[in-house]
Amino acid sequence: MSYGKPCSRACRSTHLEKLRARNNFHRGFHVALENPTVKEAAEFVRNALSERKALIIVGNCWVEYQGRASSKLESGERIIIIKDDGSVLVHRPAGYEPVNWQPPGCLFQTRSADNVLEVKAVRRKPSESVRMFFDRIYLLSSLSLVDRGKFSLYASEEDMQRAILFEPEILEHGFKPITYEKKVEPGFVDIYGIDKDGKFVVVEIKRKTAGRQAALQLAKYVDAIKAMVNREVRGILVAPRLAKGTQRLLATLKLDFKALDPRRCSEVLSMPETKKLEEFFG
Amino acid sequence: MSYGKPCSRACRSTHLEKLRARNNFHRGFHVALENPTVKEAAEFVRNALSERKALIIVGNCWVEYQGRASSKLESGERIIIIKDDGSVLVHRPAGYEPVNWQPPGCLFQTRSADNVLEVKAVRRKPSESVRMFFDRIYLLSSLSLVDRGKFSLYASEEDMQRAILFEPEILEHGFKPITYEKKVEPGFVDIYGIDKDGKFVVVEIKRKTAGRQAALQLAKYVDAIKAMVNREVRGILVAPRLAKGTQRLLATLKLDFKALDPRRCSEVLSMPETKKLEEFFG
DNA sequence: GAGTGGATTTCGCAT
DNA sequence: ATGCGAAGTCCACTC
Repeated sequence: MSYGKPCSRACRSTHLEKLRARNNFHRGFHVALENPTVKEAAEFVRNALSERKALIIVGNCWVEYQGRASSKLESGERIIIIKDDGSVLVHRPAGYEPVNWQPPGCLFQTRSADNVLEVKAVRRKPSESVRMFFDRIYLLSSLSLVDRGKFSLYASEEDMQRAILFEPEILEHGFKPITYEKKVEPGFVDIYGIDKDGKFVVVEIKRKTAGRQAALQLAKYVDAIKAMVNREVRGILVAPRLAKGTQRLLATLKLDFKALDPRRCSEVLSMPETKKLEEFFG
Repeated sequence: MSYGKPCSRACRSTHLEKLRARNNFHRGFHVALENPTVKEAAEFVRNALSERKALIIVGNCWVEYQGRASSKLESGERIIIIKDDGSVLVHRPAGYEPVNWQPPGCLFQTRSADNVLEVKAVRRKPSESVRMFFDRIYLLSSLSLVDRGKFSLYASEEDMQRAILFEPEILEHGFKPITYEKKVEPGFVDIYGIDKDGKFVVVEIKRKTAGRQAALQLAKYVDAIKAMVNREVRGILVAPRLAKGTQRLLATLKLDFKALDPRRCSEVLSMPETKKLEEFFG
């Protein structure tokens, strides 16, 4: 699978042909190459990029970035992914985040000289470039990935909002929503409604532990609405739970709290009647 | 390179031995496998995880996440990276961000049944898990990456601050810094000093285009200092450039602007005398 | 261990 | 295009 020695330019395409023929790849056109020479790698990368394929490069490299900031990454072994949408990821062997990257939409340029392969990814707006220099390559893979699978994230803040709009009882008995995403002075009120006693209610939703900031935000909204309607206005903070110390702050600000598990909201939204909501509020 | 048929448990380790022997991997222990069966993949992944190696899996999979939120990703071809620090990335063929992931520190569990390989990554605090199910695997790679390369990011906001403290002339002729990160009412003043005429100066630094918010923030600081010292106070906004419309706002607020390229700051900080600054201000 | 702020944040949505 | 808010944000630093 790995080439022992570099070959002349004439035989390279033949090599690739053989390579492809030898491998019974499933449906796509997935090709891999281990321990290529720099020249072989250059050819491989150039082909992959021109054919708009996804590319995995594992090797020893150094990286320079110039753009919104500038950075320099010294020599080391990393995993690089170049996707066919023109995004780039440089991953060190540790950490969730890429050390260098480029968002989708890059144009690529490759060069090789003195046994070093350079891959340059450039984008405009903002103008920035990542240059990767390889002197050893362990693994190359060119991939045509097909992915039409749907991705669903449950119980986001938006889902919690919709759950309350659809089933206001989960917030509080007798609550009736009026509007949502209502624009007021400081921003957007998540839900605005009336409680069982006819008092105005402002609802602020957090999908995770709510803290100081959420409480203060809600207080601002309550004040803004209060100034508009010139009546008493209640504020209810909705979240799975409160951060330490937030309860006392809520008391000081005279705001209420309603614990609500995001999963409960997912359940509500999974009910078939949910579609009615879409008709109403969509 | 790829196995034609699954083999009995007895011969598996032998297969891996051969595989390793056949490949003259550079320094590390990089191993790759193309189009393995699910059983072969299970063995390979189990080994890689138990040996604390980094792992690349390219294949058709579906993914479930349960934790702070919950998500479901339907079947499709993706690139998965599992690093030896216990972080996980699931990358679709497009987009900069992983569709699913797990930060460092996960524990792993693998199972295979009915020609499906399951890899489960669990972490505590917060308690969450990602489960990946593979029914076709195109590429597997087990890697021992060595990366001691230093990463340097130039011209962060802090660097710009230090550059001005070290070489105040780059801000303005005759400027003398007094303190930095000075605590005042609304937050922290980046730099506080005196200009060539003896007037007090508040400096607000932005490492990128400064806009409305930066100007207003600076104005707050100026007012706060003014109230304290009961004297005239100048405000200077330092940034590579201004957002559209910010110049007029600055004029209205009677604030000054100084364009300063982050790269220029990097240059100043790269001077050997910079270390003196660390002694003074560190 | 929890809280706070920054990021080459990215991403999405509304203006 | 631009600007603002949210994110399973992550991460580093402080208390």
